[in-house]
Amino acid sequence: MSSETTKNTYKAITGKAWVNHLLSNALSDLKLTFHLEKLDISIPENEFGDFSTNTALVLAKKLKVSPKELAQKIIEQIKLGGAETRLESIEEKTGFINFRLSKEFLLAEVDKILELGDLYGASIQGNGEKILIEYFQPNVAKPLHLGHLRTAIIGDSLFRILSSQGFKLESDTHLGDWGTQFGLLLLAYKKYGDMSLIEKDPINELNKLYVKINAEIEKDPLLREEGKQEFVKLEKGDAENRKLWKQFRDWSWKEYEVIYKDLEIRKADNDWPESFFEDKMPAVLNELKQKGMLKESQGAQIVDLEEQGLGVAVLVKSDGGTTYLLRDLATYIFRKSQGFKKQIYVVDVRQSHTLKQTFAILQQLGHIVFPTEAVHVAYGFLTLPEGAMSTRKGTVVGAADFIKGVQESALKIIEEKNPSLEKKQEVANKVASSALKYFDLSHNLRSDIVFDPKTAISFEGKTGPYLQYTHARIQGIIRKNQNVDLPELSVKAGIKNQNGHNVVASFMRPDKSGDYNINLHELLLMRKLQYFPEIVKSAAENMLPSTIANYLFELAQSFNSFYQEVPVVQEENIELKKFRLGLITATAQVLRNGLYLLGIEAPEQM
RNA sequence: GGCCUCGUAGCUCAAUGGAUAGAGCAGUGCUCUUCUAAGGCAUUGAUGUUGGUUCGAUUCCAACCGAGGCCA
Repeated sequence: MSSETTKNTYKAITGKAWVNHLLSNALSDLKLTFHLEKLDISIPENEFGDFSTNTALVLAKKLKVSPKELAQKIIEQIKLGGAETRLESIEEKTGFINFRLSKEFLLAEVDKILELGDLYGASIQGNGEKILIEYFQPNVAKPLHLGHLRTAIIGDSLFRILSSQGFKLESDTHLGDWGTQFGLLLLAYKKYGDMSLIEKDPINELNKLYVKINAEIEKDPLLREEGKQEFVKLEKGDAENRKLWKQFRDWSWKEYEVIYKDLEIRKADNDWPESFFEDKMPAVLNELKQKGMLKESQGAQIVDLEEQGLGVAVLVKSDGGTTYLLRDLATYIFRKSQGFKKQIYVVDVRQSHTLKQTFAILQQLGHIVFPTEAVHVAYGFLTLPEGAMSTRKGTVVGAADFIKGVQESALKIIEEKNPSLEKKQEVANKVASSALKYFDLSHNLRSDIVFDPKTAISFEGKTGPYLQYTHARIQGIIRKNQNVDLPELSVKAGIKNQNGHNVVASFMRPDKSGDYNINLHELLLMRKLQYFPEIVKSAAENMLPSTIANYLFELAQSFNSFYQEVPVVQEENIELKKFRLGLITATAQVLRNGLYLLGIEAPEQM
């Protein structure tokens, strides 16, 4: 095998896939595969190895043999196969089998990162399958608060992660722009609205009107009927109401634009708001009727899901009003007709029950065949240190104002630490956005989180700005070396010289002791880097952006230790210097790729 | 009342049956004539309670205690 072929083979496969391959072969040679449901290969503490498997422990139980002996047997079999060249060692410890990748493998991986660039970590596994992801569902004429940011941030990241794995994603906002509340708002506007005030601060003023009308209804319940009539007029296409409604929508979009821009959220590919589904609901009711699923109960039209332990799903209330659930059914059916094989709902955990009902009905109707076709990404509820946000207690934190505050403190820090920086405000906004996003995404999304503004906008420790800072530090070193007279220095610095020879390989010739001349910091950094593709894959499979967020933090830590101890600019051995430049360029690349998947931009300087 | 989450260090969180339960913040002590100190190094500190299943449990099961949510 020529060295070029060897390199290409290295490129084709991740460390984990290689370990998996060795292990499966050995198990099948030993005729043990049959006893195992799944092969579990995990990432252990670094001291044990790069990968580890509990296979011997699991099998030993079934075969009633000693785990240690079985582990030894498996290791021998792997060695017999003679294909463990990419490994430095395979060892048994307390029944686990630990794998350590060879330095050649790690070096080739650095090479691969530099060669693939932005594509490192991407895969074509998804095979272009069309997926719809719904996130950031604001309600027209209602101010956005912190809670709204979670769905936007998480949804945006999942969009990027799944796209990177070869799925064809499209997003939908599913804007809340329909329903009786608009009748009430129209009424309030006509009774108390002051256009000169509203034009200055549309959303907050409209919200005040909405609060006011609800208070008035407490005193005079007849007003509610009047409001309903306004909505009926809107539904029937009344020119004035229609115009106002459109105006409310436009004003709201303006506020959303600010959020999209400040947080660098992708704009939705589709805008299929609730109003869009108004005329699609009767067909759903008909379908349910024809299949005998629709029942009358106390004047309401319901689907009985008691058998599945999901209670009763109300579709049309006794007053004739339709429910969100009915609208959600119409929405799913419509989107499916647009060719989406899967629909992902990024909606907070409080809607679990309703969504379970929705999916159950769709399943009975035959619109969902496999449960994986409709997924609820249920993220935890956000509370403040003093408790849940409450309009009544006045503890609601407005999204736009909050973001502005974070941007201001980021700018202040830049003024202090890097006064000569160009485009300070632009960088400050990126830092602010990363602080907010990383805070959200580094938490396991299933758990409720306490949003302590002090922690959430911190720029120190395990934060987005720490990761950006690490990236900016690397860029600083690379810039300094561009000024140094190194004509062959390119993106692939340290990897190939102008003759196309592999400089790393020559530098990495074993020294007299037979070992490769790589120090511990470099080694730890390389070991961390090679995990990235597997990390992204697992984040996509489990739909957990936190997997990537936590990995990037560890990577940044590895780099910062390296940075502290290992000189690059001052290194006199030119080959060594090039190798280190290659290594840190690869590190910056992986940081950038990972941050991109979280929706975070990495500035060159900060 | 029925159903669903969740209880890990002073605080905010990791750990989707594995090895010595990891981090960050806060605290303490070092570290800027040296590639950005938004950094690095060291150090104090935890699985709500009681049982069970398992070679192995923060993770699975049961009961209890406590917090939150959804549905009438």
